[in-house]
Amino acid sequence: MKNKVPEYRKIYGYSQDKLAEKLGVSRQTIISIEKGKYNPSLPLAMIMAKVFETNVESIFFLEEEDYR
Amino acid sequence: MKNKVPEYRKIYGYSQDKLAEKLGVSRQTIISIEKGKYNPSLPLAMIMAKVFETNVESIFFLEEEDYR
DNA sequence: CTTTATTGTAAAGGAAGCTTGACGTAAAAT
DNA sequence: ATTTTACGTCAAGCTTCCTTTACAATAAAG
Repeated sequence: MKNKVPEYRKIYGYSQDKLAEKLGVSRQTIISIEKGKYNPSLPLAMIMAKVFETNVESIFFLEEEDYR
Repeated sequence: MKNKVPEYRKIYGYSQDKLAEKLGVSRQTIISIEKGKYNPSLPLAMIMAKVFETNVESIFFLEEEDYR
């Protein structure tokens, strides 16, 4: 699954640290999500969408590998 | 987190079993999500939205408890 | 040059998502 | 009356998400 978290984060001028704080998660979580190490939980993805004033599908993108 | 999975599922005339098959997960997973036992993963939520021809935010709804 | 800010890696452990299998109940179909 | 369909519970076990802690690299700022 690809994502545009870094792009949205930069638009809002947030560091990974600040975004983590805003979302109530650790900085590691942000790094891992941005790097594609794993996907955020659904609530975290939805809170992100809210913070970035958009919807989940504008930030996260399904790929082949996501279908089983 | 609340959801309208049962509503969408019935609109499409799917049993839990058939929906599970369409999504590539077990029936238990559908039951647990519908009953609010736990949240789907982000990719599963997005695949659901696709199957139901809508977006994630129309099926799943953040609540107070989702913010930490 | 030293400090500070930002991004990154690694690893261990806890919490949440998902699977499989077995079993129970109720309603509809034959 | 028996079978089938649909929904549900419980439990064990694996995988994925997320946390914390510690350490490293780079670049910009003082």
